[in-house]
Amino acid sequence: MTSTLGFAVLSLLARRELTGYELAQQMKRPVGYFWHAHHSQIYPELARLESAELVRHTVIDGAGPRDTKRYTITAAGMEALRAFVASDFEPQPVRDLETLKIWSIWTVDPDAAVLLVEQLREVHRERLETYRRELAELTSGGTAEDPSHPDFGSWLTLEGGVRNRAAALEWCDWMLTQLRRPGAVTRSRAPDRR
Amino acid sequence: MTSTLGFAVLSLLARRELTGYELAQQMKRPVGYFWHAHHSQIYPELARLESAELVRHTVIDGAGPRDTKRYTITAAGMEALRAFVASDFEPQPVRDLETLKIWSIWTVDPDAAVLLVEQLREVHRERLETYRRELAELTSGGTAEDPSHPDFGSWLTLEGGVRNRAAALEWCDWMLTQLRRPGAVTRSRAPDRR
DNA sequence: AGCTTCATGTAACGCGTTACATGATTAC
DNA sequence: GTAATCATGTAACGCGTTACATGAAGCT
Repeated sequence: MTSTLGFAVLSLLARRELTGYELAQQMKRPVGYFWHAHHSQIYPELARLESAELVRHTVIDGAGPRDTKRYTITAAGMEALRAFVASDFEPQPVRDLETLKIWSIWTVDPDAAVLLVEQLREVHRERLETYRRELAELTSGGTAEDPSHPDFGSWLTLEGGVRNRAAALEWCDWMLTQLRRPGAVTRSRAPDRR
Repeated sequence: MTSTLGFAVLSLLARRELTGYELAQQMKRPVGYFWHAHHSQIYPELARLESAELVRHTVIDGAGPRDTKRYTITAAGMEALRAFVASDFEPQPVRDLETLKIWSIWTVDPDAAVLLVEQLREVHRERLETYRRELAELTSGGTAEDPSHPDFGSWLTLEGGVRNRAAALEWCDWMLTQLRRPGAVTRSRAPDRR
């Protein structure tokens, strides 16, 4: 009944109360690493969740031309989130542009291919660094190892992110060795060895 | 101008001619590992690509009530695909339900948490096996190491898939040790030690 | 006789993106 | 003064999902 966006919102509100604006900001960092949404989606979604009594709001002081609303998750909302987390995995449809590009890398010349992989490598490298920084910050708190603390979820997620990006980096390096392998540059199409 | 779906279709047609029906089938395996689309999207997309002269069709014999059409990529289509592959990476919006669930794992009891991770582990394990099988099949051909051959793209992609899933499997095992760690089961909420 | 595969298309609906709209306060 | 931040909302549009539609050939 509740949409996936609804669960993303509940996941955030389960950790602490937030305004719609703050929710939209959180969708950039750190939640943005695995979930993204615009404010134009969030405000109507909050209204839907409220009519289903999964969240509740109180009006607080704020700078905007309209009332600033602070949202809290209800007991029913917490229960809905728990049920969602415990529910069976249904494979999600994937649409991965990066892999699509690599899959079609044979269509471009070797220089462009190297550039492509180097760009990809840089994206993964930067993200790996970010995750490592956040992980160090998180584990210094001491709350991460308590399985009933929100930080436990952040810990597992960040650790997964680090492992994932480290593997991706190694993959990029491996691809670069394949692209630079002697003989790889000389292509069947380019008869420049005569 | 061309949509991401359009490039996914071109990626397939660059490898060989296909009917719309075959394209929809390919979106399950192997392309379905990183791209997914329904036939109801594909048929209109083919029409759009054709009006942009990136693909072309000829009518062939077929079993359906309408004409069966075999689509071929044009030179312009190949050029558009090449330009797309060589274009800069723009970070795609992510929506990862699996990570969202792990991020909220602290909301459920330890048994449910272990079950969740075990399910996730199984998904990754199965996918890893599939990738390994396909990789073995592919590398036995001898064409995979030629950077201008379509199999080169498949090779890099599958290798990435294997590395990615192997890392994910290890991550799941690590999470299970964290969840089964002595002290992890005894939670602050459950005062059963008195 | 009924299910699956081949083979293409349209239609309704929902989710996601981009743009429009408002207006106060703080920083440069 | 002008831009950014805070703070909420609506509207138009496009992409993706689900369902409807048609009909032959082959399998159980």
